[in-house]
Amino acid sequence: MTARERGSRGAGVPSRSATIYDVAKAAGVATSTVSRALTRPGRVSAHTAAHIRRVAAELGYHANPLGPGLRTGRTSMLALVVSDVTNPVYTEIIAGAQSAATEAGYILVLIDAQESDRYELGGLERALPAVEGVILAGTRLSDAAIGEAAGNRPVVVLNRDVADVPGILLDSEHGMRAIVEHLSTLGHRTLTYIGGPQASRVDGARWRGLLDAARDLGCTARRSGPYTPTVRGGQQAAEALWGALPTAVVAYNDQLAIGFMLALQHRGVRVPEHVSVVGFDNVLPAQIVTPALTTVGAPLRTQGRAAVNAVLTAMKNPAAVLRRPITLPVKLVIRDSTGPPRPG
Amino acid sequence: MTARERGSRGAGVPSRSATIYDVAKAAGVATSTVSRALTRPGRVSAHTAAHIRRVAAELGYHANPLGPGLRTGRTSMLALVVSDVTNPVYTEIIAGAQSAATEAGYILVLIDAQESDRYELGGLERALPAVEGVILAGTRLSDAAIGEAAGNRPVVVLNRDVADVPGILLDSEHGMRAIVEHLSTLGHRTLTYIGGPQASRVDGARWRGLLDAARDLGCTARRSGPYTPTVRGGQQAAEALWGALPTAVVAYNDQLAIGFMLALQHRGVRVPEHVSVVGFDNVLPAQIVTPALTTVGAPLRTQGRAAVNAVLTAMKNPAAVLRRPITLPVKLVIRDSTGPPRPG
DNA sequence: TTGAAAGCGCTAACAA
DNA sequence: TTGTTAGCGCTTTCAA
Repeated sequence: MTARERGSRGAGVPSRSATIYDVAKAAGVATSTVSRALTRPGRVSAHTAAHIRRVAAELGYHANPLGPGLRTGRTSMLALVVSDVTNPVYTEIIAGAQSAATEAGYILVLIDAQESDRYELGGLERALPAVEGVILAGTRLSDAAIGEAAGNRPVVVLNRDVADVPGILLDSEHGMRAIVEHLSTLGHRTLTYIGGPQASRVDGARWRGLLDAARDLGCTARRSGPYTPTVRGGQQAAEALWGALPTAVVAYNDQLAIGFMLALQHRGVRVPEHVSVVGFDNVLPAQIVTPALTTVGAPLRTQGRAAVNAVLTAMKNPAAVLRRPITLPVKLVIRDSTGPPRPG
Repeated sequence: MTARERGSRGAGVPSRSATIYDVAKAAGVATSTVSRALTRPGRVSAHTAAHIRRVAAELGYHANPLGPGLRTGRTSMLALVVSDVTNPVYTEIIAGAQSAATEAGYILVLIDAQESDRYELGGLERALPAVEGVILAGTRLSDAAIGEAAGNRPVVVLNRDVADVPGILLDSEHGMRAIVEHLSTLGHRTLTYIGGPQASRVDGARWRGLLDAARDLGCTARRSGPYTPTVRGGQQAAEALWGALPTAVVAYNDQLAIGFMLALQHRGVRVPEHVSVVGFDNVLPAQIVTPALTTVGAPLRTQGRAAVNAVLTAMKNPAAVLRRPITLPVKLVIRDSTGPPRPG
């Protein structure tokens, strides 16, 4: 039995949606005509096209993206790799990517690395043949591995600068500079950085930005860490620094800052009277913690959208892949966790 | 040129991963033998199988899930529908579902409804032909629409009871009862419920649970709302109730409770001294807000995992689809936002 | 403007 | 144990 002839399915096979054959049969035309009517309306007579559309709607027909996918590589699917779905930063990026993908008629395949290289690589390898492009938002992959994937499919990487792979960065440098200026204006002279994950490029960029700005403004910067970038990690940082608390602390991200602040308060240290604390990212918890956290706001949704648009562009025109990474601006959000250092 | 003959691809076509033909050619066997060696090792001589595996590894071959998908409906993909990726509740469910799916060799397609029926239905329709099963975690679809989808593919729905569709519920009823018992023991006699989204079944279940428990324990329950289940919505609730604040408030979820609490504190009302506040879900922000929020902890990751396992089961054996929904237990987490009412 | 037919990567049925 | 072949849903030639 060929597909063209089949009326219904065999026993064990789950019932399927209407196929293009069903529509063609019901409309009394060839499948190619249905295909044309639905994808290139100009190439079919207005009358036939209207008829086919009506029949298709009646049957609840939706083109199976896997069909053309096999033939042309067009599956209408994009892979989005994050290192932890639970992290509000990725959550915002996912939201932005989702809406851009939906608008462009694409479906998002989510790969959560669960902070494990093995999971990340495994997931990516399995998804790769099925997707038209890949967005690496938060990856632990080596530059070599990324380059390899990029040879296979259009790839866009977030917050990391890999040779020949289009990147979308946040202006961590300016963010850090704004933080240092703010703290320096308040009167702080020594800053301690609470570092994020060891292997993270973002952490490197932020620390370097802090260091440079501190130098330019005549401040001293110290570094503590690495810590896992969670509330728990921030609490550990507080324990580590307990002996000699600085007057101002800048954390790799909001979660670390919040954990640090909470641990301090738990021990009777007041923020910002005794210690000023600054985060990075401006996720929701930064607004609801007491005192509200001074932090750097990143256009995370925009970044997600930009990533999707960049892969889509690269897919359409592989030659026009952007060589220079796009850098998105960030903005200091001053709240209540920073203030002048205690005199004396 | 057939696939069997091709050496390299045409110009415009993006380079692809190695296909089964490449492996077969390189190994000097038929494609079916490659397929067998990789999927049913028992059916191929040990020697040939080892050879094929070696060649496949060399070429970096990974089976394209779309191929068999076309033929057998096996695409190794599951669809996960959420109403808002940004909501920490869904974030946890996604994380649980992701890990279970990965373990089972499945890839997750994420559909973010962005709180819009149109987006949800559109996304689902486009994804449906490509996936083997569907998990509806947070849906605005009508029972009829869900039933229709379920006729097409195995579907599991979370936190909602749809006839003939396997469901995974949280024990909202017991959660609410635990809350009312807690508040009643503290001495509260009148409780105000801050309601979530109008159409939400979960909201209905929680309100009913509260009502029943209140009746049993001799308390009076009032309802305010609906509100959008966000921090902002909680602030609006505080404005609405400002004239006549109750001694105890139970919110549909943590976000509402937090917004409510923040707005109260902003106006000089103290929690829990003046008003006790209780949330639901126990998401991260509930721990970091001051005072830390008393709430009901739900096994969200477990729920995500259970959902994946349920679709997988339904896929394997369509006849054994569970008719009775699974109900997962919840647990009251007492923190600092609840206390005895002010005497007088 | 429409139809016929080939073929995308893969597996299952059948043959050897 | 292995090879041959048909066909999944769809689009894209090529022909009419």
